[in-house]
Amino acid sequence: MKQKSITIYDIAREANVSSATVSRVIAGNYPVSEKTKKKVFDLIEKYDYQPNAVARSLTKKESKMIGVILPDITNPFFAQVFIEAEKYALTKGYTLILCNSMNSSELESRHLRVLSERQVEGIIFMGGRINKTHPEVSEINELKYVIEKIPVILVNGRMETLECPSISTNEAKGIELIIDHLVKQGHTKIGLIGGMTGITTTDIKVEAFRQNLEKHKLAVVDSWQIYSGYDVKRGKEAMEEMLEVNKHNLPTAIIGINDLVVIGALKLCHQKKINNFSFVGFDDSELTQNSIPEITSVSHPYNELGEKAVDMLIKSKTTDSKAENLFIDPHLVVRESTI
Amino acid sequence: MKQKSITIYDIAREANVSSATVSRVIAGNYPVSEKTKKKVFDLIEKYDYQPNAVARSLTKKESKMIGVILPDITNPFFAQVFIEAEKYALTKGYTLILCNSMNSSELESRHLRVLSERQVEGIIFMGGRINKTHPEVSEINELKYVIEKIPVILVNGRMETLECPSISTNEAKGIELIIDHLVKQGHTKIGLIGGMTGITTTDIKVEAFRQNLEKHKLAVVDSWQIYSGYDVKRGKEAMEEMLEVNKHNLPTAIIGINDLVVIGALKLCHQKKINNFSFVGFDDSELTQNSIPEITSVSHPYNELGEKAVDMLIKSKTTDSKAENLFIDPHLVVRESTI
DNA sequence: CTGTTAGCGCATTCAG
DNA sequence: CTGAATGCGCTAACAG
Repeated sequence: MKQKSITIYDIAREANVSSATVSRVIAGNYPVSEKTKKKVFDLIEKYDYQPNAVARSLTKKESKMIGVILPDITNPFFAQVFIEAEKYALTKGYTLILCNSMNSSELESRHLRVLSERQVEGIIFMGGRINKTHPEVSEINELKYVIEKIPVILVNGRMETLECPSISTNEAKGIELIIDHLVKQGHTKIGLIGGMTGITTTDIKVEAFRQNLEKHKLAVVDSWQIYSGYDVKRGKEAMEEMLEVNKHNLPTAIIGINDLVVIGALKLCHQKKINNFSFVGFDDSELTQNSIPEITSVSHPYNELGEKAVDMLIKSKTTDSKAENLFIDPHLVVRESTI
Repeated sequence: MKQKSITIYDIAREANVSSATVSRVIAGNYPVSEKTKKKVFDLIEKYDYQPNAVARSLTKKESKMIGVILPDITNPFFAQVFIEAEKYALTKGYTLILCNSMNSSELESRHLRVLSERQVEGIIFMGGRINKTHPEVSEINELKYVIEKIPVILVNGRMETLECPSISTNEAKGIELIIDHLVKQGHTKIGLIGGMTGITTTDIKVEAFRQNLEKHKLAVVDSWQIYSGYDVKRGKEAMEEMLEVNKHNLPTAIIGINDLVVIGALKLCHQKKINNFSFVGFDDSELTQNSIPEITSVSHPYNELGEKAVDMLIKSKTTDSKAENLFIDPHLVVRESTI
């Protein structure tokens, strides 16, 4: 904004038409004679006129912006979803504002407020409070309140008592794919490491883990399921505990709550010169291809997650249907770690 | 925007004051009597009034938004810089729009245009055309044109004949740190793999590589410097070539143009059961800590990169100084791969 | 200290 | 097909 930018009036004056006419030829939604249309377009080109999106937002009461709140864009899962969302949004003329909440509830609140003030037409929410099995009442209420003014869609998360559309990876299905695969490979003793109870994604996976073992009539050994966390260090610790506690009766295959946890387990095994476990991760991040061995992992439907999230937000402007909760099946990518 | 939101007028009416007064108490930049101030604040709270940022942008002619164009937010380098930029921007009341260009010049152009129409107050540009040693003339001109209207700052990139502020990691210094370290470890035969000639970051590193070898009076063996690319696969290929071409005279330490390339080289060595090389990466991404062995790497000054980028943009609104080109020294993080 | 007025740049009635 | 007029929500003079 170093120069005073040229406006619709400037080009209207020079074309000897009214600003309304110029507006019409730009929008192209009302009949305008070919002659004036050409005159206007020529001027637009001559001055490289660019419409002021802010002014347009104000009059039309639609900002064409969508806010995305997520814990940390450094995490490849979120980054992937974001990219897919952006790709689709672009085709619809929408622009995305990215807000990293760094797992801080306060920051989430702040971003919620800022996005609301900026008149975004919708908010894509990932991680944080929507992955707590028991979120604070205030966290729920705040979202409830926001939803009354702005459409929100939760990705891979859910909140009880909150009527809000969501789109999620069917994580239980992911666990099923893993266990079916492992059983097919001949495994009968399967463990699960990582995650934290009280976090929806973990709770869902643990539950599915047990159910699917039973489906195959396999032993459900409590000490083969170890909570710890979500990063490499936690994975290492969980693996350490696994080896320690089950010294005399170890599983042969181990599922990590995510890829990072598997990386950690792998590191520990490397240190201890152990390499007789089969490992499976979750998220199918780049890590799986960069590690040695490459890791079998469950891949999220990134494209659908991002695209539908945007789509549902846009649609919710017109349609005023009930909150829909979509689930999309992931798929398994088999690699060296289970061969 | 499901409800008609309440405006400054609504609260003005109920407080029996003018809209101007309400505006004043909100902005807090003009004296207002305590009594009316309280009355207004109470009403604001009562209705949870939120100022409309779009309207404010229009009148004040400042959007308080900054655009960020980068190739791919999935890349941890860009993600880190973004997070730091956002963190700082938040404290200054700025919001960031993220645009992934996916290494497409067309997308870059499109984003440039969209950001301009949205009246962003500045653009942070990373990767893509600004890392080409010889960018297309049209690519230069387009940026030149944008700069006339909107402040742009390049991060870790540069464009000849383009007077544009920039902030960069001193990559030559990074290479120096690496070589000093390797020499101290007793290495005298050092190689460099990955990257592509014609990309500034690579060219800078290669040049520094040679200079620093000479500084230590070490042999500069052409076949020890192998171009290939920037990902794991390219790293693997480069390492393969290294082993093949230099069968009878291999270096003992190998520098990767980035971490990914080292990962690739490491994988190849693992396959061939070779483990007598020292490796050093560049970027200090998470990968370095997740691999086996953990990789010594050069860490970018992420915090400064992000923060100063935003700062320079904000400042350029007032100050109209010459384009400044800042360089910040990185530091070396020593890990298992060079011990 | 406070109210009135006039835009910011654009889109949309409402009349021709 | 086109122009004049109005308003989106807010801020910034300009008067009191």
